[in-house]
Parts: sequence; C-alpha cells; structure tokens
Amino acid sequence: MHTALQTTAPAIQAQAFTAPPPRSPSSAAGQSWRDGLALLEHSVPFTRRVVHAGDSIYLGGDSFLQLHVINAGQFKTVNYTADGRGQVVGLHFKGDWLGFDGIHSGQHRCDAVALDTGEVWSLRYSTLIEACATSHALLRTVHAAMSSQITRECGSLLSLGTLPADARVANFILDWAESLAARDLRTDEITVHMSRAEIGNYLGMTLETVSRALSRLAQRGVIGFLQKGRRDIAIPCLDRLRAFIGDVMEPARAH
Amino acid sequence: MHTALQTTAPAIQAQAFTAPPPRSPSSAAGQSWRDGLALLEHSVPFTRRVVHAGDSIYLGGDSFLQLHVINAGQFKTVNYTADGRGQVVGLHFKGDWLGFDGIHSGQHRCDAVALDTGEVWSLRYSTLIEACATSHALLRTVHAAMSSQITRECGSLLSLGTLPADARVANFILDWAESLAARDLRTDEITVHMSRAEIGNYLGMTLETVSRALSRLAQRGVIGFLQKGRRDIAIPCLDRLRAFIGDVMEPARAH
DNA sequence: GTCGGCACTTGTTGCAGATCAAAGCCTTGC
DNA sequence: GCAAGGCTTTGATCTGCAACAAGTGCCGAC
Repeated sequence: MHTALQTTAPAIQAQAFTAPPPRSPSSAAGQSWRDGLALLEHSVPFTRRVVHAGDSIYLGGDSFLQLHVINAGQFKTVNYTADGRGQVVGLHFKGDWLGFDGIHSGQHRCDAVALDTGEVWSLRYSTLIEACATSHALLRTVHAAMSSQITRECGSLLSLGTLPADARVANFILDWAESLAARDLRTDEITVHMSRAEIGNYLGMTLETVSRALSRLAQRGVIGFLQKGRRDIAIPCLDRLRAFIGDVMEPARAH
Repeated sequence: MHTALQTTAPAIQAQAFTAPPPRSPSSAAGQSWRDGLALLEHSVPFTRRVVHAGDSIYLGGDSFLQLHVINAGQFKTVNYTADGRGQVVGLHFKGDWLGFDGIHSGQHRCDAVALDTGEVWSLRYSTLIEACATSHALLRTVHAAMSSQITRECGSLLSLGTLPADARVANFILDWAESLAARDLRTDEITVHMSRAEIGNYLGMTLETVSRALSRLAQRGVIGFLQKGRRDIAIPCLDRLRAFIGDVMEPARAH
C-alpha cells in the first residue's frame, strides 16, 4: 500500500508570525490565484515549508488540521482503493489550495505529494475560519479555491468518461498548459514532472498507451519533444491541440 | 445540445422570511446533513421550490447568484464537452448543496437537474456570506458540504479510473445505498430514478454494458430485481456487494 | 571505460467492452 | 381491445486498449 515516494520529508519550517489587521472588507470576488496568496500573506499566520519531489504534505488517514497553499512547485493528490491501488485524482500548481478533502470528516482522504521542488504555506483551519469572520474577501477567496477544485474535478470526470485515449492525453496536456497560462507562465514549452506511468494512472490508462498517444501527437505535429528530454514537451499552438480533441470526436458528432 | 428535459419549471416559490439571530457561536463541525438543514432554517432567508423529474435548478452558463440545498428528491449534475456531449458528474440527495461550481467564475459550469419530485431551498450567496460572518457553525457546515462534494468526486475518479465495468456498477449501487444509509433510509430496496443510459453515462460505459453488469450481479445474487420494475433493486447484503468489488480486483492484487 | 538499472518506445496478441442488431416488456393513447 | 413507442435485455461481431514482450537510450556506480 502507498507505493514508493513517501519520505516523511525533513520539513523546513519557518517561524510563524502574526498578521496585521485584514484589509478591505468586501471587494470583488478574487478571480486570480494572485489574490489568494497576497491576501493570505497579510491576513493569517502561516508557516512556510520547502518540499522536494516525493515529499508528502499529508497522507490519507491523517487527521485534518491545516490547509496548505502552493507558493511554488507542482503537486499531485492520490486517492486509494480498499485494496491499496492508488490513483492520481488531481494536479495542483501555484496558488492552488491543498487539504479541502479533510474538512468534512476531519481526516484526509487523499495523499498530497510534491512532484518537484516547491514551497507550501500551511495554516490552521480554525485560524482561517476566525480570520474569515472579519474578512469577506478572504472567505470568498477560499470559496473560490474550493469551487475551482470542484470544477476541475468535474472536468476530469468529463475527460475520463467521454474521451478516447489519444484525446485524453491531448486534453491532459491542454489542461496543463492552460493552468500555466492562467498563471502567466509560458505555454509553448512545458515540463511534466510525471512519469508515463503516473500520467497513465491519472488518465485511467496504461503507460504504454500514454507513450503511444504522445508519439502519435508528435507525429501529427500537435506537440513536439524537446532535445532536453522526453518529459519536456513543446506545444506549437494550443488551438491545434484543441482542434485535435474536437477532430477525434468528429465521427461521434455525426450520427 | 442540452438534450431534452429542460422544462423551465413552474417554480413554486414560497415567501422569503428573515431569520432570528444565529445559534451557538462555534460548536463541533456539522457531521451530518441534518445539521445543515436545521442550521440553515434558522440562520438565512431562503425560498422553497418544488421540482419534478427533468426540472433544472440551473444550467451551465447561468450566472451564479444562489446556492441550493436539497430538502427532498434526487438530483444529477451534468457537465458538457465543447461539442455538446454531456456527462453526469454527480448525484445528490437530501442535505446536499448544489451550485458550488459557480462560485469561482461567477458562472455555473454544470446543469443541475431533478431526477424525481423533490424540493430545494435556494439562498443568495452574498446573504450566506454575511450570515457566515456571525456564525462559525454555519460556515463550517457550508465548508463541510463543499469538502464532501470534493471527496465524492475523488471517489468517482477512483472508480472510473481503476474499476472494470462490473465492479463500477456494483460500486455505483453501493455508493447509492451508502448515501441512503447516511440519511437513515432503508438500503435493502432502492429505486434508481435513472435510465440505463444515464447510469452508463455516469459510469463511463454504454447502456448495454450496464444492463449486462446488472444481470450478472443479479445472477450471482449480489443484487435482486423487485417485481415492481427493473429500476427497483434489492440489496440483500451490503457486505456481499463490497466483497464482490474486492473479488473482481483479486487477480490484480496477486502479481 | 563497462555494467546494470530505469524510463521509455515499439511490436504482437488477446480480451473487455463498444457497436450493431433483434427481440421482449411495459406504458400510453386511441 | 389493439397499436405505437420507450426502455431494457440479450446475442453476435468488431475494435481500442491492456497485457505481455523485446529492444533502445540514458544515467549513475564501479
């Protein structure tokens, strides 16, 4: 159970510090990850922690006390079946929150694991609740983060349920690129810090199928591989990716 | 696009009413659907609406203003691909909240549709936010509802990604029964207000496969059909269902 | 330098589930 | 009563993806 990667991480904990009184009472709902980080920085005491690939933020079964905001790096959340088979159920980037799955039951249902070097800010849920009482903006930011996670999971369900293998892989890359675009990062070259096996797991297919799908996408010129390594993917044109996904579904539409 | 079923519902609106001052400041996090409904009833003004099978609470693209709490009935949420193919991404029962998907962007991403006759309570999000400022218990209830939805979606992803057809169907029935059990309803006989096509859509498979899977489950005695109709399913023993799902995965475990 | 291990690619074969097709039921309307 | 149409079941065939297998390239250890 809980395969590999779970070094318990020599957490580099920074000192907690208290915050100045919260800012503006109720501005427009935060529409960007930027707001969350900036707002948080001045509203709630938190601790910083630097993590490396494979470090876990929390594990399924851990009791829920804190929420975490990603300040840098890429993270995955992994859910497990009764017999110990695990599945990647989410990918998370700068500005995303981790740990919402624990609020309901007081216990985390998933593992949250770093895919590369990064930094998370951790804050006590009870502290956050209190801060939210005086700052509607903060509350709306938290809700927006939860809502966004719900929406993204709906998107994953849609992808898993309706798309064939090649389109799922294309959609995966598109999602990744759009996540970067939303954060004003370059989308023409992306680095996926996941093995073919991890991608396959996330997309509900085998690593061989992922490999083949990527090869076909590259053949068609929808994506390209950079000389640096096969985990570095070039995306000449996002619209071409979108078009590919649409094309695959073409025959289904005409019925 | 947006197939059938969208009668715009002759909403039976009850009068909104103002609420007495909120209750206890910060008790234990609400662990049951019961708390949500009871707490809400005394904290926030809302409107009641009776709905029938096929009525929609909101549609994808609608601007987000309200949240909704289910007081009775069964509901589905449906997400759509760019080319109009839809997929059921969630099922919701008494005490569940609808509409969280709209908070982030201010626009709903899914349709929410009634599967049978029921009642929803609708409240303005801005009003809820204000009420939450004075009631930590209410806030925790809302968060628990969101968290629970996130967790359930993770479960769906797990099922879609790891289980073969028969196990997915068994797991679907098990989930349904457990949802009823959590609400103190009988689980030995359940009525699924969904066609085979809808179930198949939800589980990412064709209606024929659903039918065959149900037949096989019935053959094995894991479930039974009631004389009333083939949408009424008898579950002699929940544990036998659980065992079946485990058994299907048996060969995978031994490798 | 060579060796061994790991991640990835590519080829081949088999099967689960999709697709196509044909009946059975049950309901609804006339 | 009968006819029509929806939903469901069951059967036959086809196919996309999994499973297994073999080969390649990269990197670190020695």
